[in-house]
Amino acid sequence: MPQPNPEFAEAVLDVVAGIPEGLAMAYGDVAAAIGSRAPRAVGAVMAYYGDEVPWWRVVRASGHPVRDHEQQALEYYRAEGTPLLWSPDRTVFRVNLRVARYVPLS
DNA sequence: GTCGTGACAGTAG
DNA sequence: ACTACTGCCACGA
Repeated sequence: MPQPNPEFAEAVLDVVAGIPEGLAMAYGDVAAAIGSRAPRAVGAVMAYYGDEVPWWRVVRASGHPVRDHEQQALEYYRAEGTPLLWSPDRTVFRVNLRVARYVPLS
């Protein structure tokens, strides 16, 4: 993984660090919060620095948690009481962004 | 400058 | 619910 531009990365990490317990933002939300339209670049930052911030509070626009980290994310969600939506057979879940979406104040 | 890649997003079928 | 396709933009090569 390439090291992202530190300035862009710091802006991303600041936003993510400000997401309260039990809430979440989409990658696109984080990008918009720093005046960018590059959700994929946000993902690149998270892939590199994700272990330094509450990465499980950043999900896809659909509410699906981070790829390949669903189990670990689920434990955080249960601990924080994050509202989840489950498939009828209870095999897959996503964060209920309609309720849990965090909008940082300008 | 071009090109490929990506913890993405939106639309269409 | 799914796949496919397009748009997007930051980065490194």
